[in-house]
Amino acid sequence: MAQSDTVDRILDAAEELFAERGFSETSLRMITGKAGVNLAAVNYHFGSKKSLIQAVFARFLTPFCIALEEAFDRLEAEVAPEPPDLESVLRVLTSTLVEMPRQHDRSIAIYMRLQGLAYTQSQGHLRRFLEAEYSHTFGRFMRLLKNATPELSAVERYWRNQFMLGATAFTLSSSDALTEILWNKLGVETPNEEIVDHLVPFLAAGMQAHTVAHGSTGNSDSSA
Amino acid sequence: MAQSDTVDRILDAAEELFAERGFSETSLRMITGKAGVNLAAVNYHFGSKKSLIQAVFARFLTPFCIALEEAFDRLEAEVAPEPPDLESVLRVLTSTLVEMPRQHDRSIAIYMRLQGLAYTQSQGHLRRFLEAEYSHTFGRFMRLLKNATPELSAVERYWRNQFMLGATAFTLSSSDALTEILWNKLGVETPNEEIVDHLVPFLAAGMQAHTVAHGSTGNSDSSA
DNA sequence: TTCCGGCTCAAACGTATGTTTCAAACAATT
DNA sequence: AATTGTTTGAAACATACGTTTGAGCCGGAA
Repeated sequence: MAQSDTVDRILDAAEELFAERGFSETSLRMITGKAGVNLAAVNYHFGSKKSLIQAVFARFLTPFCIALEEAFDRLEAEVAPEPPDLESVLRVLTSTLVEMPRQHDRSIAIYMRLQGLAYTQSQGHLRRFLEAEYSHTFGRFMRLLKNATPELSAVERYWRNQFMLGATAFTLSSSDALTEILWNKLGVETPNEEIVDHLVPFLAAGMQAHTVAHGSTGNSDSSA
Repeated sequence: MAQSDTVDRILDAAEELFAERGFSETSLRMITGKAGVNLAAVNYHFGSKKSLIQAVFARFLTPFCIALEEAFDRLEAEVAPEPPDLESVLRVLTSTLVEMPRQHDRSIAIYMRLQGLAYTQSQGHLRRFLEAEYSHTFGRFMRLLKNATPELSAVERYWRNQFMLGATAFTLSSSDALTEILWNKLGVETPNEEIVDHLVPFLAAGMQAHTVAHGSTGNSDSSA
């Protein structure tokens, strides 16, 4: 129990509980109980529950963003003066996501669910923290995406970006429950690495779908 | 103020607050305060907060499912003995989704956000309630989807359906904000009907993307 | 040894929550 | 007008939460 074993125990427990229950539904007593530390330790080491939430995100998001930027560097250097194509960008993102938690012995599901919660649960302080800390990497990803889909109009790309973001955030944020449902229905277990293998082709195909002319307000008639 | 104006006032307030804050973060005092009714009215009319949550969902999900089933009836009758194609099924679903809340002159964003919360927020009782009450309509949609994508394995179809659901719920749940951002950026106004026109081709292309071979775990045969 | 700063612990604090209570007000029937 | 069943009202209840407190523990420096 040297320096601060307690800090890591708290972060480990909080990470897991937040991921499977959400923030408001996870009490400090659950966290300290699971971590085997005293209740007051959280406020002593982190100051408040809000700061704990931010610390949980910082612990996995900071190394992840560093790794992602390095992977983007390598990808851009590889394809020379040409900008990387869409599937490469998406695959770099997801494979970095898969390789990241190899340093710890934690499931990637936890981090993906946390990332989903960051979008879903309206924790104002968290959004502000992530915006201030990690907007650079996110902005770079968006720029790569733009260069990879030059044929799209700005409007079309804007909406399809939202569709991608939605499919990803929504699915990954409840991957545990969805995997369990699939198990009950079909008896098939789907590790999270495999979910992203399903996801990337879906996203790429959607992004590259043939555009539809948008003249007036309503579409007169279609195949229906 | 006849029968139970109070019940509707509570449902209106709860619907709005749940959609913008989530379930745990919305207290009964907020709801009754916004509704202008007494605190005890919730437990008197609904029994508990859990039942209130279920009632909020039932009020918009029941008429929606009725409208959707009727729309499916018309579509299936139209295309005769052939099963409806994918784009038609998706268009019927999304257009019913867009049309429905117009009658109650409420924004679709509220209902989409609620639908997303039902999946995200870990409210076990809600999932059980929705499963018991609306599995029929959901199952019919899944069957139409299956007939429209016979080339997909059951597992692949399950995940791609989740991706569709995510893209739809995520985008439409913040459609007002997203439309405003696009207006500020590019000076383009996008009504909800037109968002759907962008969405359907994206979803259809994603659903029909070429599948990737998956190793040992999954069963590779089509229908299960 | 003695002292001291970092850390842990049990207990309490103040607040907010969902729920219950019971008397008063109301509407409708007799 | 009296009576009945239903709905509202203000207040209290029990519980759970995040946070604070102050006494005690422990290891290293003097």
